[in-house]
Amino acid sequence: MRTTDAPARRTPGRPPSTTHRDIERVAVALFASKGFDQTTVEDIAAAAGIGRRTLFRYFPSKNDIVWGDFDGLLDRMREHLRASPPQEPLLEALRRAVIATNDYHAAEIPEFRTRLELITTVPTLQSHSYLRYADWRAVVAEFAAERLGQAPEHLMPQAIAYAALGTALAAFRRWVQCEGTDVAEHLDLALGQLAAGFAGAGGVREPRARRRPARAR
Amino acid sequence: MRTTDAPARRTPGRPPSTTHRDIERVAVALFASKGFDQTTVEDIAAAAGIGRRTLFRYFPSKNDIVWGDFDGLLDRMREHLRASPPQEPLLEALRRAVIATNDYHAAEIPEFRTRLELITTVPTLQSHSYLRYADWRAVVAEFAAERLGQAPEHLMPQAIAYAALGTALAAFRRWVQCEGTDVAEHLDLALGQLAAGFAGAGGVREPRARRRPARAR
DNA sequence: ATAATAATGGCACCGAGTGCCGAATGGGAA
DNA sequence: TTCCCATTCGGCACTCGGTGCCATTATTAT
Repeated sequence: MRTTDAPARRTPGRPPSTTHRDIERVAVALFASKGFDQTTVEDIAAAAGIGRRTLFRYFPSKNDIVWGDFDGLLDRMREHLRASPPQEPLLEALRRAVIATNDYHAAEIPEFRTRLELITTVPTLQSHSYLRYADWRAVVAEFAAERLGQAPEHLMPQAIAYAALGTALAAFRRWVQCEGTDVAEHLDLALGQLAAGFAGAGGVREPRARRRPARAR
Repeated sequence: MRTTDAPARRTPGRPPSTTHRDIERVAVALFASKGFDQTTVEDIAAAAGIGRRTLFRYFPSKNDIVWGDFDGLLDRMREHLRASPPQEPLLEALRRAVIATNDYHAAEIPEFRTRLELITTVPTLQSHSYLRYADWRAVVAEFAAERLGQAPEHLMPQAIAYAALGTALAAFRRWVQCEGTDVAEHLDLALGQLAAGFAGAGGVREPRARRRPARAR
């Protein structure tokens, strides 16, 4: 999808009447208040002041609206992986990269949490996530393949990519459930254990809340 | 869904005019020949000699038709895990259980392969698989939780379940791509490396074909 | 003005999935 | 045999996500 939206335009033709970001905000607000399945595409379009047809020119599906600039995140992760020191163990590099690419400012966290909560909670979005995360896996498999000297489609790079994704998902999912905790801590523990073959999993404690659960309205 | 279909019936009321198994066979045949997306539910119903509406009484969705008796597989896996010796390392028990529950007779393999090829290839089915595999993860998380003395929803049991699922999926997926190879071998290598934190992944070779690729028409 | 360009959005259509309800089909009881 | 009852069947109409088509609209360039 898009990776950018804002850059100044000086092109001929009718200018766009909205932005991805606009639609996103309107839609996520509706999802959060009415529920994902109870919100029709028409609802979103109406709330955004555009036509139903137009919405589908901005997003390929209702599901995709929730993902924000995921492609940008992938770019960042690719960059982090590329920049990792060659002597650093594979899974260690991976752990650091994942944590780094998901290091949001405090102000951005509530929105990130809302998105993630939708993705990990609503069945439709859960299943759709498999497709979106395929790109994530591809980034990891590419990196692992490079490190292992194998092709990205081979068993080990794929296994590493799938396992890393799974582990990260578990961390994200658990983080969403536990208000006031840090994503980084969850990711760190889970990916750390992955690198250890989960040998010390029995001794790992649940991360505890540090911040007061925001807006407990 | 069902786990059984065949047992003798002696109930009042109109008898069923078909079975899950019947519909499955007809549908998978159509999927294999025309492609999943090119096959409408109406096509399947017509080919099975039943009404569209009736088909949806046998399967909750078009996607689910391909999964066969997955619940039965989960039961078997649960049983294998329960039967594993307590002193056996967690991931080792998991590895053995997964391999054991996917040990098909030679005659069943082509059908299993077809199903798995559909599931891992068709986007709609790929994403739907996420939902079906949630039950698989639940079985593993339950087992891991028991072993670790933690709750199943806690981070480590979840991470193990997600990671194991991912690893198994990578193995299945790769197996489907490589004709003539053994599923067991793929699963063994991948899950073995998971237990080792992928420390020796660089030395793992791709499994090689043993059997002649069946029916190379 | 006029032409070229690009976004908009209405319309018709498809396919998956659902609620509703009358019709069909068997066994068991009168 | 006949009637009753339980249960399945399947048509109909409807909702919703998604797509192809195309006329309309709002800009910039000439």
